[in-house]
Amino acid sequence: MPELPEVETVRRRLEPALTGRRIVALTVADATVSAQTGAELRHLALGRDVARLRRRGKYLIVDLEEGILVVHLRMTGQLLFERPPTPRRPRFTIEFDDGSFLHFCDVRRFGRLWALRDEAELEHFFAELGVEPLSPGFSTARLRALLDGRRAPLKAFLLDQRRIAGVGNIYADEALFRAGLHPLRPAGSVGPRGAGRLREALVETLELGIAQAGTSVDSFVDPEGASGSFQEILNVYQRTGEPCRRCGTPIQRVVVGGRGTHFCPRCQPKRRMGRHAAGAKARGTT
DNA sequence: AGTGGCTCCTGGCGGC
DNA sequence: TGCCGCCAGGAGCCAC
Repeated sequence: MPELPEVETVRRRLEPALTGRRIVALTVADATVSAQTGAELRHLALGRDVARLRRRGKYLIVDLEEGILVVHLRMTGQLLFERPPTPRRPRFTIEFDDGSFLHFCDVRRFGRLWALRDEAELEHFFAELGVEPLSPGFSTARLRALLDGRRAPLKAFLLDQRRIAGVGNIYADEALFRAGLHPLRPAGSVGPRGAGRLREALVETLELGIAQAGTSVDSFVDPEGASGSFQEILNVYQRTGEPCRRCGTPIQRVVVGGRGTHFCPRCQPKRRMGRHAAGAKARGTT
């Protein structure tokens, strides 16, 4: 499922291919892909050059010289560039002036496309979206403020795009493992040190995901059809019953907010113990 | 207000 | 061997 690292991978692959190219056709084969009609989308996009590609959370932003296209891949969305023949019937296709194509394929049909007029509309579009975790604004102080008072489990907190933008099920589980925090722990119970560890874990996990070109456990491929490799180094996600890579304890699975959640019960204790208490317990002296 | 639960959608897989 | 039913999950919506 495309999360921040997968969308960033798509952005990086697509940017050099699309920048400077003019949109000469836009075909919508599945009307449910957008609240706007094909005619409305074409009115905004046709004849416009691609200026640059940006990302915000899990959204891909295609800036035209005038107007903005926004794409969300949701569960199974794939943006495929110049891959004839098209593997599956695309939900929409954009043709460029040099004869190249960008196809949006999406088996589960959750993905969405929006056409916006300008930056002001984009700002409004993202009004409810939380902090960008790989931006300088994502400080420990900021995270602490977001965690403060929340009774929701950490896992649910991380999946809430209004707090932090771009974290999905895979990277939430992996970041919590890296931070040594239990997914069911109330978000507001995490202290300053825990918040520091969580911030660092989130940044490291997401950056590692980008370095590995994403996770291909489901259907994720980049615009050239290539898989990512983060799935090869997952610590907990979809490793239920397998030994923890750090301590050997079998990975457990629970459901939090309807989402499969994977963790190591030993590396991610429900209550964080102090160094002294942890040492005493390990020696059997408590 | 904040939080949890339901819904969409379809390929894949478990079970009989 | 074949088929049926259930599951996964991002985010919007609704209810408490």
